[in-house]
Amino acid sequence: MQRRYNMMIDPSMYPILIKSNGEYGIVFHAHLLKLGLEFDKYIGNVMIGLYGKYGPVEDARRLFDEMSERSVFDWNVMISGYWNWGNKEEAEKLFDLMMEKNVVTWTTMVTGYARMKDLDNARKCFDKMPERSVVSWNAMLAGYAQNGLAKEAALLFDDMVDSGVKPNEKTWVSVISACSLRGDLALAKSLETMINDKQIRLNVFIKSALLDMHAKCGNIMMAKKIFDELGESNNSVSWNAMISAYARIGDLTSAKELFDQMPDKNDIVSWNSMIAGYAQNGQSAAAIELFKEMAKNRLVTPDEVTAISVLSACGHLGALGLGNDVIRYLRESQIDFSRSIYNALIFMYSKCGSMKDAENIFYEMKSRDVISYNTLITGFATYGNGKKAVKLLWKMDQEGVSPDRITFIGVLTACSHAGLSREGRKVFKSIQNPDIDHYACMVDLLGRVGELDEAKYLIESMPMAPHAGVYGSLLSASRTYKRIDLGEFAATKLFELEPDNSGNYVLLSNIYASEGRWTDVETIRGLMKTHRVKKTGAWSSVEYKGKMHKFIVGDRSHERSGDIYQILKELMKKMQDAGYIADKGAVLRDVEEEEKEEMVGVHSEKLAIAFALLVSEPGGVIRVVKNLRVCSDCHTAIKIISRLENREIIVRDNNRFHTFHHGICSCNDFW
DNA sequence: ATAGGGTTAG
Repeated sequence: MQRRYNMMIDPSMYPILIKSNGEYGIVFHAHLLKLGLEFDKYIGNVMIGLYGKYGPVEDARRLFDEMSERSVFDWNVMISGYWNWGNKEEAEKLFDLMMEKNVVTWTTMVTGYARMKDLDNARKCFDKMPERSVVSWNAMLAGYAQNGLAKEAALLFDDMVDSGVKPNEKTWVSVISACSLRGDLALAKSLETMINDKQIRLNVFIKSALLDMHAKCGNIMMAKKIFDELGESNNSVSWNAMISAYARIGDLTSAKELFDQMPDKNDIVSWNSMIAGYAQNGQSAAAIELFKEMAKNRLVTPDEVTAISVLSACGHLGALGLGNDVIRYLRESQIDFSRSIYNALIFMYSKCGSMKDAENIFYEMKSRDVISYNTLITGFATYGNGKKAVKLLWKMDQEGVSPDRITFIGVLTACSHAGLSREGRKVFKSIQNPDIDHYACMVDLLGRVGELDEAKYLIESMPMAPHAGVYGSLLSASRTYKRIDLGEFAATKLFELEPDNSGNYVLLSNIYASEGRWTDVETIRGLMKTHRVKKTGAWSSVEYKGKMHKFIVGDRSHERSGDIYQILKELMKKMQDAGYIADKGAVLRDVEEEEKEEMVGVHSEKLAIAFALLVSEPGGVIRVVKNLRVCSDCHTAIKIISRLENREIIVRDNNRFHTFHHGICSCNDFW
């Protein structure tokens, strides 16, 4: 490569050549030194720019310091170089030292602060500027737009128009993207009218921004129209915008179709859009599959966004093994673990019931934000560790992190699951403006500790209309404490608020059943029939060899089904010898008449556990995820299994973790 | 001939 620079080139061409061959800058630099051209005022500037862009920025600084005289161009390119590497201190130092600043200097500072998400200083700088060019306005506008400050961007745009500066194409791109952030259809329409009236020339940047705006404002047809019109002109950004448009509305089939049609798959954003699309639409397994394909292809390197989506998917699945594989791969890919990634790790470990790991990550972090706290607190809440959740709330205060509404929901839920009534009440009292969800948590807490009348009183004193969650907690508590009166009260409200939620009918029916009121059980069953309420399909899943194995009640579709039922049969025999009597009532109540025989003892939880016993390492922890509540019969059964097999079994249901060990369960729910 | 501003993913 060096040879190609040995030909005679007019020195005036050097800056252009250096720029177009950035990666060969150092070779070039050596060559220029040999020619003694280093101190040419243009070339020197370009070389500083080159090192400022590709690094090491210290080399840029050395050149800058060695210059006999420095023009404003040199100062500007040096400051810009520091901002490229996020070195705010040095950029500010040089800026303060500079004698003759120009509009470019000021604009560089505005952009620099904005890139570091320091919009306050960016704006301060912008306001202090002695003069502003259209580029300065664009820099400030882009800063707001890129940091999600739609309102500020809109206000600034008004100021810009008022001060008589004519917006150019780049201005419009930022204004459109700010509008997309708000997802306001009316605003989008007026903006489009404005652009049409002014007869703005629409380049691919503006068209992509418009595409995204329409998609985010709910007009996917319009977005697709722009995409189709762009045709061959579509670049990876417009492809990605269209893919995420489909992903956003949950149309993953169309998203994947587009993704597969993309000419190049070397843009990490495309992969991230698809992976996040799956992850956010409850298709965690598909998200992980695509991530694996990405890792295999090696066309792109994962980044922070990839990591967050995939770790979140592993968490939702309860796939600890996969999660650890992902972490290993991320480390191999040498991406640095940002705070967001650490937060995602806390989430993943918490959701997998590995609270020790979640805690370790939490304390490993250099600094924690409210998300870190909320994630760990919510983990402890699901796990039923009320004391640790409350301790974290205190720690937040010491660390100067302010709790938000999610924090309090977490701490209250933790107190509720742990039966910490006194602490819970104290926390509830300390909330400045408790919202509806905080009331729901408090009703849940009172219900769990058996203070059902107080719970009802709290509902009646709420300053807002209670939602389904509030009555749902009361209904659950009514089942636990066999309070038919309150159960009926709560269920009546729930049948109005969410007539399609089968869980409410089942709960009320179970309350009647627990008291032997079979006629009422039949009435509820009839109610479900006339209202055409479909029971939510319950499933349990367990991870094995990087895949989730999912079971439904009476499932015989698994390839190891024969073995699973054999294990189950032996297990049931051992359990009966140990004194276990299947709660046929509980089982039969949940299934249709003709399926009764088939179903007894083969709820999804039991199938998942039997499979795990079949394939897992002896003595290892068994982790099961269930999409609904663990049924009372299975709860009893799993306790016995944990004792007989001497295995720790962790079940995450839609409410909380149950850790079964030596025949006892961590949850203190009364069945 | 050299310095500052644009669209997509969490």
